[in-house]
Amino acid sequence: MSTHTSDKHLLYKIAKAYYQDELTQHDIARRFGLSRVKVSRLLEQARQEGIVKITVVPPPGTFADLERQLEARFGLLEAVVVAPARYDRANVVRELGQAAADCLMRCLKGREILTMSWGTTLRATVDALPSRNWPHMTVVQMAGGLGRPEAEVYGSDLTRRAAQALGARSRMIPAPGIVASKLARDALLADTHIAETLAMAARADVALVGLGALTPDSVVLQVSSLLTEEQINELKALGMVGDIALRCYDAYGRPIRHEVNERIIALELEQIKRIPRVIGVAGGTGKYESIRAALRGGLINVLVTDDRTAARLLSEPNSHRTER
Amino acid sequence: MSTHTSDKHLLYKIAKAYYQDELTQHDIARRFGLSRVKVSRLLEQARQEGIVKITVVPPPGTFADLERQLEARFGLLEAVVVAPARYDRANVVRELGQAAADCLMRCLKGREILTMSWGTTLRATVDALPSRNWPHMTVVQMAGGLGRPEAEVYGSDLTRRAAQALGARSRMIPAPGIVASKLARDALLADTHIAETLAMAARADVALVGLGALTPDSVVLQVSSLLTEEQINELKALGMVGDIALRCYDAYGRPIRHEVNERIIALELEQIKRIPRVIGVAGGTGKYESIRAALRGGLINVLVTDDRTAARLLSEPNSHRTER
DNA sequence: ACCCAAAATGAACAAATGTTCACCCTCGAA
DNA sequence: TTCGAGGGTGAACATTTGTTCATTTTGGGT
Repeated sequence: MSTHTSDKHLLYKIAKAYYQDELTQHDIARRFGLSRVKVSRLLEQARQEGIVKITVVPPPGTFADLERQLEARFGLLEAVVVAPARYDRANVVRELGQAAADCLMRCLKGREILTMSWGTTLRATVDALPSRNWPHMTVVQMAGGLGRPEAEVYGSDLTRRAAQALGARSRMIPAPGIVASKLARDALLADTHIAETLAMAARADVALVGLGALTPDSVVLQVSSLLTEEQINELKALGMVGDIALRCYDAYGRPIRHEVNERIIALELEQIKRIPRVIGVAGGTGKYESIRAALRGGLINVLVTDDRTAARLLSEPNSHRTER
Repeated sequence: MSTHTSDKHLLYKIAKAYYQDELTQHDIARRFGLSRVKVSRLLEQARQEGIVKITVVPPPGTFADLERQLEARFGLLEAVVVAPARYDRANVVRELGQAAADCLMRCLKGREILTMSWGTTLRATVDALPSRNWPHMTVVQMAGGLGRPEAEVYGSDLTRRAAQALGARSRMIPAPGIVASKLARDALLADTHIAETLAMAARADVALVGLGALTPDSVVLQVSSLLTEEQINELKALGMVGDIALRCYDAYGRPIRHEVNERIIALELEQIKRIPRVIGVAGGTGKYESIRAALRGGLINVLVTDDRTAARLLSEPNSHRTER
């Protein structure tokens, strides 16, 4: 087993020829009178024995390693961590939006179906979208809106603007996200256009979602006209820590069974999970529990967040392995 | 053209995934939502930009870089440089022999034709050969011998012993290397066995040769019984600096045209040149000119020598590029 | 000498990687 | 707006690399 000097010597010569001179293994074999397979094995050995060292230099001012740890820990396709200049909500949201837009654009080619929910973070994302001309792309709304006043943030508007920026077709849900009764919901779902839109969202290639949390400014909590104080407390009692597109989940990212679900017009969590790429964008104070839950439950497979939240997620001693 | 930070960031992530996590480019593409081709190109870029650094660590106590320079400068398939413990002729020769044997064994598989000349250095090489059992190999003598007295070094003996060590068949030339007249030479060449042996040597896969020089102990010079003082002076006047298998060459490795060639029984330089792998072994004081010439003329394509001679060969400002 | 277990080998196959080329953006000028 | 140059893109192809497995070789024990 102990390797003689002259062995190392040969390993060195071959490694040098391969990695520096960029000869092919075939050429090296010919020159040194070895078989190509043997050269392959010797190179393998050279790497093993540390004769060949490959270093990847981390670019400064970046959180690539944090990202890698998140990816590994939560089984993500990708994690993107940004370092906001300041940690006030407005700035964090803006920077998250920029990063999410970059990340999204990188994986779009111009022919896929993108479905998205809405919220302040996604608004920032849409604001950061560059302009494209992708007539073969479709942007589909994932959840009903929340009425007039906040239409710019909580309705079809984001979907429309995203589609416009990308030069894509759009598909909106002309209905509220939460209605008064199951009956009303069923009536709306009977509408061909709405049903088809949801069906299309369900087979999207990419989803872009914000992760709601139980902060005072939470969307879900604010819809007091349709959700009573009592119902909100029931949801909390059932372990709710956050929502994606109005669908509430518990600390393990499991859907919460509650009557309110029957009054919601949006993709279900299970449907979202089935989308190949679900980009979750969330960060700043108060989002931690919700993000952790979404990661645990495998509700998203790409996460865009800030460095503090990222560090906090990794400080957890041992989180459940995701199921994705 | 100027590379933005976030570009480098992506390069880093991908390089890390490829070189550290050993994911395939295909997997990386899938994860990051890129095409495989793009990943390939990004990795290329990462190497270019120095984000990926590949170092090959030189094993200590070795002359790998000297070897590489020799290879590059003289267009060799391989150079082997040894550092003799002491520089007395006996020791240099012993160490050269060891190295040559290693180098030879490395490129033999057991089914080829090996042709060899003779001399003190080759004797050391044969002494260092390990024992094998290669019935499909043939060892062929390349040049006639030099008579009784020094038979052990200057005749068929080396070929026989090499074949024996390797368990190979052997093919000897039962004739002197230099005869008295062209007539005598022609008569010997008419012998079927001798002719066939030379023909076989000519199509050998590997040749093992010593490089003769004009040192006082030179073989060629010592054959005074057949070479007159005058003839030797003629050869020198024609520029002779050394010989391979009794075939003399000038400072550029070109064969010397002289009557003595017609009285020699050995492969010609042109024939030797055509052998795919010609391992030249020589080193120590006095061999420099001869080695340089053989290299210049492309007479050999593998060189085994000592570190001092190697350094001297490289100190030459600008030698002719070899023709091989 | 002979035999055997363990390691090494390379041919054939499978996978991964690199390259080419036709096409499609994007952007800037008319 | 149209046009065209220049750069980027990925499908298809070519090359390179890795792996498996039947066979050979080696080294050590009789």
